[in-house]
Amino acid sequence: MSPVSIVDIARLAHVSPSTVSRALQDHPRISPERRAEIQMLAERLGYRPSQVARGLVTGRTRTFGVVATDVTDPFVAEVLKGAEAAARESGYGLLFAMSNRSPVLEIEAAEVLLDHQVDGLIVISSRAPEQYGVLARGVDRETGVLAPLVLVNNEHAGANIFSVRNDNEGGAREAVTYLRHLGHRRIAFIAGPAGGRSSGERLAGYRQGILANGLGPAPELVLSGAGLLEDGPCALDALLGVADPPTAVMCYNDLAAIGLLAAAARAGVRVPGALSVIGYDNIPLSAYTVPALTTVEQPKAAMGREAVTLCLRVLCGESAANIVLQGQLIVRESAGPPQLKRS
Amino acid sequence: MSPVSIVDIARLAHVSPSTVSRALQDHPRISPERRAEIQMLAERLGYRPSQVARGLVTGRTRTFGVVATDVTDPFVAEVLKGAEAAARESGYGLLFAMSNRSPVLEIEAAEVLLDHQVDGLIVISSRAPEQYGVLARGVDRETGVLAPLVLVNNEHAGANIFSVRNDNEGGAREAVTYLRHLGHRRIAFIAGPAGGRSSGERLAGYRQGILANGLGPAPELVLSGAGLLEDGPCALDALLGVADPPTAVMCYNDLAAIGLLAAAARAGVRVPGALSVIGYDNIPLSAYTVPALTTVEQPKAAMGREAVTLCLRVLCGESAANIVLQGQLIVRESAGPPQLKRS
DNA sequence: TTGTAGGCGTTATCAG
DNA sequence: CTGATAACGCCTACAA
Repeated sequence: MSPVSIVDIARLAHVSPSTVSRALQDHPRISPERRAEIQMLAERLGYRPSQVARGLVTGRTRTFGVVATDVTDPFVAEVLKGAEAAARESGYGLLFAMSNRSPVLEIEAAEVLLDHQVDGLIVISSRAPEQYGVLARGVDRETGVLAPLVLVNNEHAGANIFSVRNDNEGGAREAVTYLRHLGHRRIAFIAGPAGGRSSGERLAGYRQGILANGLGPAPELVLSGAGLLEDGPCALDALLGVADPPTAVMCYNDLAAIGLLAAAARAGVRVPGALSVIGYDNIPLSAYTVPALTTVEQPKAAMGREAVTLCLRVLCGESAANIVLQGQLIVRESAGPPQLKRS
Repeated sequence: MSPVSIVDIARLAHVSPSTVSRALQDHPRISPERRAEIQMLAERLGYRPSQVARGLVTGRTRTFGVVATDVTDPFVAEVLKGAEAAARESGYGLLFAMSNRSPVLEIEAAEVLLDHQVDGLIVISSRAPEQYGVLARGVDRETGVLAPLVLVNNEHAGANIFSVRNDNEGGAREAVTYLRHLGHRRIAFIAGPAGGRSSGERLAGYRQGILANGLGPAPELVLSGAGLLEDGPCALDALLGVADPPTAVMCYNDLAAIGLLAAAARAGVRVPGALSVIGYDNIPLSAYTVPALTTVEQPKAAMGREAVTLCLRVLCGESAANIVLQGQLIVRESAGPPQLKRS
């Protein structure tokens, strides 16, 4: 009934616990017959090694911590999915915590995960990257290697701190350029959460795109937002209130874009006829809106995978470097040529 | 540099490690001054107890395992969010794994989590509930209490197995009744994943609703699906292909309904004019579709919270019982009276 | 009130 | 190749 341990097996096999331990981990110095015998016995008894006990002695828990702003955000969910898959393929588990977009909760969550001695920490869309420098913990006794920290969608210089990012500036620039080629001259931008780094980068990309395409900067066309569905209605009001209103909007992410689509439909603003809309992320839902959303793809699952791969590399003592993945414009239906105003 | 342990503190405070241990956990039998002194010292040194070491001796890791089909499903994400919040409030962490809807992977994932000695296991939308009977592991040495298993959105009889469910039959019945009152007589149903229990229950509720409202069963109106966005286009084709086509459809979940909405828009089928659509779950996005989706609310976050609360109760030796939460019809725009056919 | 000793399940370092 | 033995960091009788 009670879980079978290595000593139970040892007793039954008439060997010492250490022999069992070796047999189970395919240690070289053990006779093949013994090994086979013990492995078979272990299987028969349904033996499962205690990760906790193992973790105590080895200093590795075969576990990565993941802290994210909110799983409910499809972008986050996709990254998490990729990370989970990669982790499991390598025999790792994922200890998960949420910050609800609060920097304080984020750090708290990270501390808790570190208390559980995760072998690495992955933070998706960190709101407090600067704080991690001090927080470096979890030294491996033997190698002296810290638990690596991987920032997804953010960046911070520091020992043992890595990042997996998307080329936000490039993506945003490409979107603006696309709109310009479609014929738009008044292009608005709905910004993302104030604290986030990707917000700043996408805004920068938008601005670069505006300038590069020979358009004058128009501060009144940059609206604040939070990267949520709820941004939509509010943003639409603001957009329509501007003198010489925009004919196109690029949104911080798909969620805001979808919110905007809904608000536009409600207000009788035709998309893309009267207003072109572009999102960012290419979440699965963006292909199922009406009209289907034109957006900038971000390789979400790949970012999750890369994050755990980075952790793994660091733990193996291999070289590791920050990763920047490219986005790609996905043309669908929500952006089109600006329509001539009927006088 | 290396993490400070209880003996480091003991040395500095000129006391024994056990005294430190007691001071840190507010043990009654210790002098207040010592306790204060030690706690202060611990704080100053930045001491953090090793959950791993503690777990090894106490048999409790302050961790619950969660295995879900796919975080990318908004329903799952919401449940997970509720669970995470409740867990953290109680000082627990969540070890997370995904099954990708595969029964085999689900059980594997559960085993892995159990290897990490989670104090309880929460399975969201299990596809293999029968398998858990055998799998009962993780006996607490002192109390002899097994790690409880909580099935969210499923059910299975067994010692230490509990469930948190939604009244799927009731919810589906209510939706059908609503459609009937709107005037519909030909009401279709797009089913969910074949293996899932909620699929069966919602289908049953649909059938009950059909009968209770004086409509004859029409097997040709029950379509298969998987609870995904991709169900939409396919289902629409099937729907339109039926002789005497339905004027309303109830979908297994919001995802399928949203897919259907998109397909309908593409095909020029007006909703709700030509076809009324009702979903299930009330995911955040359902309020932002065009038209906004009428759906059956499921208290997702509450289900997650209840799941960890159940685990906690069992661990405390308190009484625990299965939980059934009620749904509620959320009337929005995607369902309306059937429109008269223009000859 | 405090210290001592034993142990949780494994791995790792020694001798044999 | 195998078997004692000592950790890993913490908790908890039991003894003082």
